[in-house]
Amino acid sequence: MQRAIALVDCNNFYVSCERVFQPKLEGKPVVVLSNNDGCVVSRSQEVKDLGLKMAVPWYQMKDLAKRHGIIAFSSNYSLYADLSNRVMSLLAQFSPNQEVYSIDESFLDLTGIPADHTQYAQQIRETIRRCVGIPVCVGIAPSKTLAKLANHVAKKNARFGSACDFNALNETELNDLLATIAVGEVWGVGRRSVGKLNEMGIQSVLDLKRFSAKRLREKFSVVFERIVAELNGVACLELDDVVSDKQQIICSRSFGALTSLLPDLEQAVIAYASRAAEKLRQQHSLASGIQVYIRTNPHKERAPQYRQAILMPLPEPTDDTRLLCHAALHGLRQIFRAGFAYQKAGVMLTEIIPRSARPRTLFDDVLAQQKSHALMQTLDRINRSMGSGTLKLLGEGTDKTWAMRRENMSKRYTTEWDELMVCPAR
DNA sequence: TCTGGGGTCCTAGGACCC
DNA sequence: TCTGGGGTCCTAGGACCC
Repeated sequence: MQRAIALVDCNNFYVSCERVFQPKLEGKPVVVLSNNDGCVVSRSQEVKDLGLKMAVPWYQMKDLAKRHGIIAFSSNYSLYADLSNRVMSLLAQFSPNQEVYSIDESFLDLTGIPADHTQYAQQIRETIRRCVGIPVCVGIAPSKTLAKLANHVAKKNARFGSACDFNALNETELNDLLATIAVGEVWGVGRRSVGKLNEMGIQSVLDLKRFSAKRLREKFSVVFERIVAELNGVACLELDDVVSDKQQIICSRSFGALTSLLPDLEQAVIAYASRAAEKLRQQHSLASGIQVYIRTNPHKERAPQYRQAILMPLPEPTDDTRLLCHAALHGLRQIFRAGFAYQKAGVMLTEIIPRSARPRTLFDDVLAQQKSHALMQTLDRINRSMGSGTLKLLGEGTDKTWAMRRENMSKRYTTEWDELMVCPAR
């Protein structure tokens, strides 16, 4: 039986989320900015049409934005995550086998579903639109890499009506289509590789599909051998329908303003380590290492630059915020150098194992472990029910002069009681 | 003034072992 | 003058993704 993998991708996801609650933004040029209102990370079609590229620093765009009346939002991750969950659980009803690939994308296995897949895709689109208000495109093909491309075609070619099934095309039709797509659009072919591929005479997706997989493997790596197989309809990438535990957990942020003060960095590192520990406990894991890093602003070329990281091993695997923060602070003080204007700090938890796999030794202080576990559970419970950050280490500080800027954030319409949408009285 | 954050996978090369 | 070979493990760094 022909395999049918669908990729459902939300259009301009963050912008679409904002529009759900402010329909008057429909048809207007809208962008959503990254943390600190730094870069453009989501663009409405109107903005794409103006030629504004992804990931451009916002301050460089202010003139253009003024001229065209572009409306900018700070990122509102609470809202986006909540709408994403709604989209994903609706999609789950369309297939027994779903892989949630990212906040706005999901693979669905449609193999064996006895429906016309093109019509089925339209049904998916209408359901998401009606129930959540988010527009999506669907691509269907025998492999994930091809499904990604089918989705690309669905987005770009109006004649497919936002849903494209490669399985419904014959070989000539498909190849003709692939010949019109630049090789850089292929999933896994990044900017670096495009240059090398072009030198080898590979311009279009069809060129890559027909190229010798063996030679590509020699020139690049096994990754490219797989990509070529996938382009030829041989599925090498399985659908990952179980959400696996993270092998590393990162929490890092740029500061709202540069700082050269150790106490500021200490507060930030405690805040980030606390957040990382919370994520660690959410997946019921323990970490044996915590890496801390700090850096100056690399874009300020004339300013003195410094960046340093240090990995702090922990005496035993833990998920205790206090122990992780303690190790992180210790590391920070080792790498800190006075006299630099720091822009960013981060922590990374590594050597992560499931809590159930904690190695036992003769010298375990079981009572202390139990007390720590109970304390962390209580901490998490309070923060879950009373709002995150209700209970935290004092070391995080209360003034947070370094905290990030978010000057234009919409309300958390679906996750906070006091930010619910209120309909104006008629 | 102002340039994001969080992940995974793969490879090369060094250290070490027998 | 002549100085092995094969294997594993670990880490750093590159490339890529959204």
